[in-house]
Amino acid sequence: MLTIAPKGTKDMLPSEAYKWHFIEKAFADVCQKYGFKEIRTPIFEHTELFVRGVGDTTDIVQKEMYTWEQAKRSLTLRPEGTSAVVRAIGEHKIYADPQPTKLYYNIPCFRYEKPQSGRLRQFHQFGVEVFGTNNMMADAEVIALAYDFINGLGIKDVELQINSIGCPNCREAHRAALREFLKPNLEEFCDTCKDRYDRNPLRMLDCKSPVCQELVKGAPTMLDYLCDDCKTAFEDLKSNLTALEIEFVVNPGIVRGLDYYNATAFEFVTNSIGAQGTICGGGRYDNLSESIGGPPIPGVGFGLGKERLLLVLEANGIEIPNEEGINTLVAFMGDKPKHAALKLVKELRAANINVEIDCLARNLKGQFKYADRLGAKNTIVIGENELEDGKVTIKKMETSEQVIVDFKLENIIEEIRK
RNA sequence: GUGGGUGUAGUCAAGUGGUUAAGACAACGGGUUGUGGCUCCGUCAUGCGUGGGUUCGAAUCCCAUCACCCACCCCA
Repeated sequence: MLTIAPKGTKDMLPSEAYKWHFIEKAFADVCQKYGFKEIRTPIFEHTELFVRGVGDTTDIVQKEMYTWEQAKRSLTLRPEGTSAVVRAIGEHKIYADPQPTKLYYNIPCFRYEKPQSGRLRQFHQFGVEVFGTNNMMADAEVIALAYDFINGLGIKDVELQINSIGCPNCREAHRAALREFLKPNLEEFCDTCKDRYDRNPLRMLDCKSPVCQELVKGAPTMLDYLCDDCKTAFEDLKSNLTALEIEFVVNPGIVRGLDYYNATAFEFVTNSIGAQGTICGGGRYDNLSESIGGPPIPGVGFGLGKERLLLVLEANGIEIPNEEGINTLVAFMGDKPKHAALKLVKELRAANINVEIDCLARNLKGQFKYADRLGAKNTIVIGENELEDGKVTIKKMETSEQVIVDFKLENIIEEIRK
């Protein structure tokens, strides 16, 4: 038990680490191109931040948070990124900087859920947020950034789906109309949908049960109930995306599960990685800051799951280049050569060359085999003979060609850099 | 929380009640003391997720338990 990591967590081993480095760099690069700066907030926050931000009726708050009491405070490991960022920009009055404020982050999040493919209890996400405007240009930029990032990695089978979930006013009107429509046939729906009827009837629209799908046909969609402002905004967003040549489909079934969202909702979805196909999800949250007691600050952003992204990359057969390996192994025979080898290794490393030495002190054959396994381009041999002659033997591993050069650092460096 | 699947070495596995638990890859050692990728030899589970039980005998049957995977719900 103690020898196994807790359920829903994963060790990131060296054989995977280079992939994470790669996507992290790619994401940071795209963000920089779009003018986003990184923000890092604490891994835990006051519980109340999430209760009021994410919403006290959501599954996340009701049953998925890691919460504990300490010194009469209730603290919670962040289950998502946006609330804390909103808290931070209010706290530090960043809204006084030139607007908009464009931020990105790369964080672990924690939710107590039953793990499955593409879902862990500690998971990792990228996110971006744009604050200080409710202009749909910001929404378009946020979507464009995600689109660029995903496409830039070579992913083909991901679809952008967008929707508008309106403002609190038009959403209420739609809910009422929806319940009105569904009520006559309520008994025929599946059990989950019966639950959804009260909690969130919108969810009934994308139930997977064929029976429900049939019953739901012709139901009033949110888009039919948007108020004039919301309707204009949604049209504005679509025209912006079109201008950016970003392909999208309107999916009225997209409903954000966090209470703070309004207006724009979008997801990047794939069906190549199992049931949890949303690799990126986001939207607008103009009332979040106020609902946590901060100043009014409109915002829009997304979260992008890194584990899911890596699953998609694998499903798409996209190979992530491994990081630069070892250039040279310095092999030695005997005690005096060992010390000479250690010193040479140190000097080569100081010259910024990736060098290894065999700490198992195997025989020469073993050291060559080790060099081979490491993928070293060169093996340098230092034995008693070389020390006496003031030379070293350098073998090019690919061609098996061997040269003997004077035991001088610059000669050696010149040879192994060839 | 509810379902389904799977647990034999670092990895992939054979084995379905009877003597010392195949095999492959990896790892490590070596093939007469200085050269890798090929080849050859050797080492590597008193142990079959864990605990009980049935039996003369259990990796194999029964019960319990744990872990992992997948799906529902929900979300990244």
